[in-house]
Amino acid sequence: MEYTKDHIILEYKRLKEYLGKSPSSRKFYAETGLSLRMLEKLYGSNAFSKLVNECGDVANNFSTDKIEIEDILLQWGNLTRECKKLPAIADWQFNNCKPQITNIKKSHGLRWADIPYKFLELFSDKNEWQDVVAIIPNRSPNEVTTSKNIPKIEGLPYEILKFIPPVVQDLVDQSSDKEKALEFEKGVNLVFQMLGFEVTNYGQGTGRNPDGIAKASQNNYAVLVDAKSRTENYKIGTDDRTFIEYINKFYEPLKKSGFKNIYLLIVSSGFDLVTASAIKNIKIDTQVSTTFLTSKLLLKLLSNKIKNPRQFDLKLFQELLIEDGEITEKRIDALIAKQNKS
DNA sequence: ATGCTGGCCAAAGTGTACTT
DNA sequence: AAGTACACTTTGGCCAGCAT
Repeated sequence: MEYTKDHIILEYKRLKEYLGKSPSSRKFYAETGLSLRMLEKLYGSNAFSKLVNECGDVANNFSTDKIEIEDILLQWGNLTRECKKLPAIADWQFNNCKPQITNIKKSHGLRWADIPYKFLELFSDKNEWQDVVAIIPNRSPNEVTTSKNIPKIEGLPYEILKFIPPVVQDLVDQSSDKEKALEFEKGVNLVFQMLGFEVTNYGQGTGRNPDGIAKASQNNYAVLVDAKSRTENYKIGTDDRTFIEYINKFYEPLKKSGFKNIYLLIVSSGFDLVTASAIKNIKIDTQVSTTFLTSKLLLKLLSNKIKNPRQFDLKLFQELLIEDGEITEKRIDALIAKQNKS
């Protein structure tokens, strides 16, 4: 059906009267059954705005161009100069500065509290802005730390947390959630890589294998690593058979390529009192020691490795693996102390 | 070819939860 | 109470993709 401009203008005015105010375009299309394409035939681009203007109203205008960060900072600088102190959000609003704070966050990823420091980044060397620069206080160390949003892990203080890389920050979480088994395996392998091991990934989809093999070629030992994500503490149960299978499969090839010692390490969120018989079975069948390590303590080790990369010694790490059973926090702390002393 | 839908963009504005 | 951060909704313009 063909419409004329007159017909459309009539529809617009009718709807406006009915609503008691100028309709939005969406409302207009919905109420009149007219379509944008139809309007475009008569008006071309920006059809609805042109229609609104023709009817004597002022068309809404949404600026489509993103406001550059420099523009925002210049407005902020002028505002600060005027206020003679750091402006509040309300000052920004009151002075009609643009865009709104929420949109600065959205389009530039900048929080209100961070704007002064972005300003410093770009304008601190400009003579004409020195009065504003003087108003901006130094960043308090507290603020810097809270803005980084480091997830909290129970039992690990901030001093340790801050050295843990974001890719493995969720490791403890993953270790206690069976749904995240795959991420956990990958994370554990990644941590061993960061500790300085040469890691081969196996894990899910590669048949009967441990999740990874961490090799310390320099020190002639290799660790078969198995990551178990469990909500409850991990129980070895009848898994000893599977572990023996793993070991038998990899023992000879590893020996042949020069690894004198081979260990089995199980990483999980926590452990039930480890059943001695299972460990004994593994030992009898394979001569390999089995140790258990929580994801939390693994991260603690990693944190220290990243903090003092040169002190970390894979030879000292080997000492943890010799004795069967769960590796306690005490022993980890002792290892860290020993490393940092040397 | 034409029409329709849903989604994206950059913005304004509103409401709410949190901190100081 | 004031200040702050952020999620959510609505707005016009625009476009890709699908159906007719």
